[in-house]
Amino acid sequence: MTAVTIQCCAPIAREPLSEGDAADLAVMLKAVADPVRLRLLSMIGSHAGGEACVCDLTPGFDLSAPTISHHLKVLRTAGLIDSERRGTWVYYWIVPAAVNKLGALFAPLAEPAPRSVELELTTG
Amino acid sequence: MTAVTIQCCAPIAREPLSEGDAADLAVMLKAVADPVRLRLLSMIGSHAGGEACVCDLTPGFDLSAPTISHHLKVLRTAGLIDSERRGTWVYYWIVPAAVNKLGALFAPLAEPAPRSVELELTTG
DNA sequence: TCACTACTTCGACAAGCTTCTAAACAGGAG
DNA sequence: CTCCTGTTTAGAAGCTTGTCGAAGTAGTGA
Repeated sequence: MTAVTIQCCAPIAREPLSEGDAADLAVMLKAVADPVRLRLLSMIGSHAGGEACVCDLTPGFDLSAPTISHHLKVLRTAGLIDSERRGTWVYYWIVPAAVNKLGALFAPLAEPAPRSVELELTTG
Repeated sequence: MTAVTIQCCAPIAREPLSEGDAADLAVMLKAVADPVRLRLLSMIGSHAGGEACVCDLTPGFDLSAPTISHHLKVLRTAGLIDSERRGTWVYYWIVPAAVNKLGALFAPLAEPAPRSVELELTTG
């Protein structure tokens, strides 16, 4: 599991997404499209050392341990985080490439004039 | 409609998201976490002139017109697109600020993983 | 070996989402 | 005005998701 294609697509407004790419990206986006998982991801990413054990995360929520575990699994299946057991505890950390892929998808668009034909985008 | 708080949060791995911010962002992310809506968004954004009418979008899908309309409404409610009727047709265009907000959330992370984990996902 | 702690899997249920058909609404043409 | 086309709304069927309690697995230590 956790099969992730790291390089994928042009920014969303550059060219139409193929059906396959869209399905692929939707899996990853579904994973982050949840308040709990979004917070989990940011808690893991901003935790000292770049990783956090489940025991660090659980207290931040009014949810049962199985539910937290479920959300972590969703994030891991989507390839956004990875984990390892070290002794008693299981540690999670962000997979930067996966997050970067989402960032690239929503690459900056020209701010003004949505309707006056100003679609000039920078490449990077 | 389309009330969107444009400025919101630090990149996901910078600091823990507040409950409120996470809920806010999840709404927007849910909107794009669907293959159809993702393709709609990219078709609109990449269409000549930066806007597209429903009649441009519908032929690209094996879905009924009401279904397309529903998805467009979800995107519009989330503030990602806006629309205007011009005569017979309704035109849609992307709201750059909203897309940029998502891009900022997934701002580039340092590539090297905290634990020497590259993009090797060995589960199990 | 046994007990204890940390975490995950299982099974179930309520809530939500995607999709459809049918019907309503808005504009343009005859 | 009446009909036709383009688009949205309404209501319902079927699948997916978020959540829980109970049970299972993994590691630590007496």
